[in-house]
Order: sequence, then C-alpha cells, then structure tokens
Amino acid sequence: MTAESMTIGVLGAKVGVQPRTIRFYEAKGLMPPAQRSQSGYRLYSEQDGQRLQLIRVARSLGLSVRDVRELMATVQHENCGSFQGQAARLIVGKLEQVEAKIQEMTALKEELQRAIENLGQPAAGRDSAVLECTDCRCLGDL
Amino acid sequence: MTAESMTIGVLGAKVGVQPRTIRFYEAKGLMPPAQRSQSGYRLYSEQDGQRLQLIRVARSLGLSVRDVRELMATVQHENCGSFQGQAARLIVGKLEQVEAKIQEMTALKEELQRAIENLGQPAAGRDSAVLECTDCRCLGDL
DNA sequence: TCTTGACCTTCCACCTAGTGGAATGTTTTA
DNA sequence: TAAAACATTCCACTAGGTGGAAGGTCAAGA
Repeated sequence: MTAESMTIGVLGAKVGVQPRTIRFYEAKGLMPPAQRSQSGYRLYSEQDGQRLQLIRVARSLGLSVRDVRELMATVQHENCGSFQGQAARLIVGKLEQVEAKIQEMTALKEELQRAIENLGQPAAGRDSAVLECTDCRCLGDL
Repeated sequence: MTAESMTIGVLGAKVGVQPRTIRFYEAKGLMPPAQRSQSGYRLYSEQDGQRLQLIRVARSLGLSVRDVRELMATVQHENCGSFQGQAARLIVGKLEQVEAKIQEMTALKEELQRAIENLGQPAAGRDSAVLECTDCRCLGDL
C-alpha cells in the first residue's frame, strides 16, 4: 500500500459510506474494480474518493443505482458538455418523478385523514367504506 | 365446488387481484389457508371476497403487508371496538409517515431544482457542488 | 513468538410486495 | 379425445443495500 492509497475502511470513514456499500457499488458497476494489494485487499486513491462522493451526491438526489451507473459510464467516455446533458436529463426526469410522488402522497394523506374521521362513525355518516365491511359497521364479523 | 364457492381466478376477477397475489397474501398470512377441492384447487366464499377487498383497501391506504396481517389477526380475535382502535392506531401512524415523507420529498424537489440551475454554471456561481467535482467544473476529469 | 483484536475477503440469506416463468396437474369445451 | 384454459408448486428476480458466517491478514502487546 503506497502512501496515497487507502483501504476500504479508511475510504469509507472518509466519505461516510460503509465498506459493504462500497463493495456493493463495485459489484453494481458504479465504482470500477479496485486496485488490490498483494494479499487481496482493495486499495483506493483520492480520485476514487471523489468518485464515491459523487455517487453519494447523485444517490442523495434520488437517482437510482442504475441511473448513477449510466452517469458514471458517461463520465468516463464523453466530454464535459455531454456529461452535463446526461446529468440534466436524469435530474429533470427525477424531478418529474418526485413531483408526481408528492401529488400521490398528498392524495393519500387526504385519504388517510378521511379514513380516520370515518372510523367509529356509523355507516350512514361515512363518506366512504374505508376499513369496514360495506354492509355492517363491525369488522369482527368478517 | 358448491354453488357459492369459487376458484382463485373467479375471486381474483371479482375483486381485481391477480391469483398470484391472492396466493401471496395467503403465504404471508393476510388471507387464511383456503379451502381446497378434491383436486387441490383453492375454493373461496363471499366472505373471503370481503376479506380480500378489505385487504386491498388497507393496502391502498399505504399500510404494509405486515400492518395488514396484524389488522386481520385482530379482526379475528377481538371485538369491534378493539379492532377500530387497532385500525386507528395503524392509520394515524401511517398518516404521520406520509406527512414526513411529503416533507422529505419536498426538500428533495427543491434540491433537484437547485441542481438543475447549477448544472452548466461555472463553479463560482454555484450555490453548492452538486454533480460536479468541487475543484473543477468538468466531471470528465474524474 | 504467539496471540489477540481489528480489519479484510467471499458467499449466502434476508428485507418489500409482489411478478415472471417452468414444469406439471385438472377442468372444460369443441 | 385433444386442446385450451385453468389450477398447482417451486425457483428466481426486482432495489438498495444489510446481517452474518467462515476464513485470511495485519499491527501491537506480553
């Protein structure tokens, strides 16, 4: 292990990622296969650390492991402008997904609020049959 | 198969659930082990249909399979009031989770919007280093 | 030198909520 | 009688890791 290379535990502590997760990223193709010491230990450079950090940022933005793998592949094969186009495309796509998800969750929230109001209400007073049989007010019969 | 019993396919078509999924619910303990015909086919009653529908409603409210299993177990062992207490507890818990998730997604949305604005901006003009190296504007170097 | 503890390796299993497919058995219909 | 349309079970796969087992390696202390 040369002066500027580190083991997986050191890298993990530095970037805040568990060694297992780093191996997982390697298995999934987000990190390239690491250099190995004579005894088979993975060895990492500062560049590897930057790459790992980039992966974390992308993941924290909600990009999937598959998205991040694509992104990282682009990093290695295309020029800067092209990469930014790729990143923008992925992030805009993600933003749309997140907005849709927020809509969906908001609708679910309202549904849950209605469900809470309806619980314990006699069937006639309910807006909808929520967690009870449509015919009776008592689930114990089911 | 008596007049009022149906096979898994008929039940599935009626409630709008795939046969596979019904078997899955049985394996997970949401549905009780079905009656069987002489040849081993599962047979269901109208009551089973109501139970399956109830499961679907609970799932559509975002309750997990585990939550629903608990709920259904309560249905069989407790009286109506107790069941409603259990349901209320589960639904209120879910509502809190959903509200937290909406908060989280909203924060992520803002993060993504910032990321889109920052892409293509020179490092100096950026609010934060988002998908690029902190030192340079070009990821192609990584 | 030996041993202990902390670290590393690989492999397999588990989580959610189902879905896909294979191989095989049954019922219904032409 | 044969084929279509059902049914059965079992195994594998999805995403993003995590938990644990069994074993190899490294540095430090007695």
